[in-house]
Amino acid sequence: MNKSNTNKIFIGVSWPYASGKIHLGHLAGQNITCDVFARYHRLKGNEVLMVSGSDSHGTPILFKAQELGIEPEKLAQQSHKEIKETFKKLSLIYENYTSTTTENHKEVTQNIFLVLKELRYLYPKKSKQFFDEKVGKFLPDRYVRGTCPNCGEPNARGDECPTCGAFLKPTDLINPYSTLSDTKPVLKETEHFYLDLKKLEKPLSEWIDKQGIHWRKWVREFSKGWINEGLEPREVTRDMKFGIAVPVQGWEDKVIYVWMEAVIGYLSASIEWAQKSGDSSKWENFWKDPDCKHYYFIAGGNVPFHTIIWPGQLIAYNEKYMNDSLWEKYKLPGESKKEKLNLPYDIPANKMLLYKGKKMSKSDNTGMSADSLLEKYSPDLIRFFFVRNSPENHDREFEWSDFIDCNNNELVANIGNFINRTLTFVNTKFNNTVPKGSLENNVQKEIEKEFNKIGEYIEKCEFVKASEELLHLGDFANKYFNDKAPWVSFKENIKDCENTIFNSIQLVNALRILLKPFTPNSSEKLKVMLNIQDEYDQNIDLEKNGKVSKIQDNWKFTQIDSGTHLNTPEILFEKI
RNA sequence: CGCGGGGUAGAGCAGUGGCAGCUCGUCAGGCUCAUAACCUGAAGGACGUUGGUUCGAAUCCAACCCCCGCAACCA
Repeated sequence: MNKSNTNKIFIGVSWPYASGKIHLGHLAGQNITCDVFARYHRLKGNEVLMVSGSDSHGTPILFKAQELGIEPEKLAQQSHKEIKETFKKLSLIYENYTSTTTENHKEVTQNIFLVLKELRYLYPKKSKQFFDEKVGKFLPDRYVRGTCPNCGEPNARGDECPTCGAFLKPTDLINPYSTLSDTKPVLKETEHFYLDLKKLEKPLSEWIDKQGIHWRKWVREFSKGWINEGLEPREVTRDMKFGIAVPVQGWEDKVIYVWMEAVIGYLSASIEWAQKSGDSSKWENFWKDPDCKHYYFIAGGNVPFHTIIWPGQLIAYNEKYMNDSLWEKYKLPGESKKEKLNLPYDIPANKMLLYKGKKMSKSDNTGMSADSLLEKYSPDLIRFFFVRNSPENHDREFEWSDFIDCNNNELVANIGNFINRTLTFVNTKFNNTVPKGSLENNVQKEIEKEFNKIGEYIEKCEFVKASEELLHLGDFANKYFNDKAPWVSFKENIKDCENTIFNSIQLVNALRILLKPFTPNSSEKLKVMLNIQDEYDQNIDLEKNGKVSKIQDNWKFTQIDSGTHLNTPEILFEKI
């Protein structure tokens, strides 16, 4: 393939919190569609860098670890390992899946912190915050409760009243108490760094106006709404030791707040990937080439971090490249080009997956972990289901009947059945050898149409529609088979029958290729059944060797020759 | 309170001015190569409510009702 046709795609996937297992919300939110997107682009012959990792710092891990009586580092490490295993079982391939505990991440985070500080986007300010004397900790807003001054609700949270919806500060509460010890917290003075979002308001607003055109409507409107309400400076440090230390003298006892730190992981994981690959500057190909599009796969709740805070950090940091002394003083690992970092291109965020009308959370319903689903069902079914039912624009209820219907009516009855009836026919009537024939015009047209449509939908991050098109091709194929009635022509007009089966085989092969991003394991099985040799696939390469050795466009239809001897057909999708 | 999103067939959703659509389910008939599948057809809708603009509104405007998010670390 001609190099000039190759596009670069950077994919950042929301970092799962290392305090427990992956649950269905993660799958519905971002972890399946990102892989479909990445696999498609690799297949298409584009250079892909998809990174993510476990968000291994923060108060909830600390508290959960205390509860379990283990060190927070240990809990994070354990969770990280579990998460990685779950992702592997789901056939998710990342160019780099790491964690926020690496030295590299610390270095990059502190580098960004210091540059933003020098550029005066970060400044220190003193304030009084609630402190739980019994536990010996400053309290995050939501760990302080008390009576709402607005409506009198006795258990209002320090950030928001659940009854009247008023936004609160912990100090607004009447009779505040700490949820950690049920004691009355005291106000204590502390000093923190703040990110001056106010200064970033204008450039962010302009950026969203320009860039947000192709975002999902709700993502764009939500982000604009945030900005229109006015951005306030935000605290970026915390009074604790678990995390990345603030790299400033006298601040050794404080760490950088995870919301600022975790998003930096997208950059640090790319840098780590470059180092692992043996060319420590390679990340710049993705971060400094203005033609490289950056996609962030996240779930609803994280939108502001990815449309405001992370781009804000990048806009601010990019001033480094216009300042010679900062450029000399604060180089990122492997950094060689004095060029700006890319901002997000698209943020295809998903809404929430609800279970019994409620948001899924890590604390309840362990039965809804991804692992529990994987024990019973194939990764391909799980992948297909969460693409078909991706909550792209609305919250969505998880229903078991939908899950079963998706398998039995769509994968099995539509696509699986067509493949099975065709392969069985070849096996029983033609000694498992592809008969003579030529590709019919309408079949070819339909196949090409679907390659285009599905490709376009995936590129636009419209995964529900893309998967719907797969079913359309399945419908077409089943109808074709039925209309041609090869079981009749087998007795009356063998030439006709051969041609029909030849064309059906081509449809099976088209489906196999089109299914690759969605159900890669089934496509592999089909590849064996169809006895296809020497087909190059970046995805497989990456999965087996961790590296891509060759780039070529494989998102296209290829014909299977007459006379090809097939392997014994097997059921591809099992009914449940 | 405010901001944002949403309210379209039994379910899930598409549809931004021109006879109301898709996937699944339901019912009837057909077919039989196939995982009792597949094909054809049908039923099923005051497009949240009320008013307005227009030759014409699910679509534009106004008011209202209901559901879901919303300052963190929760996908």
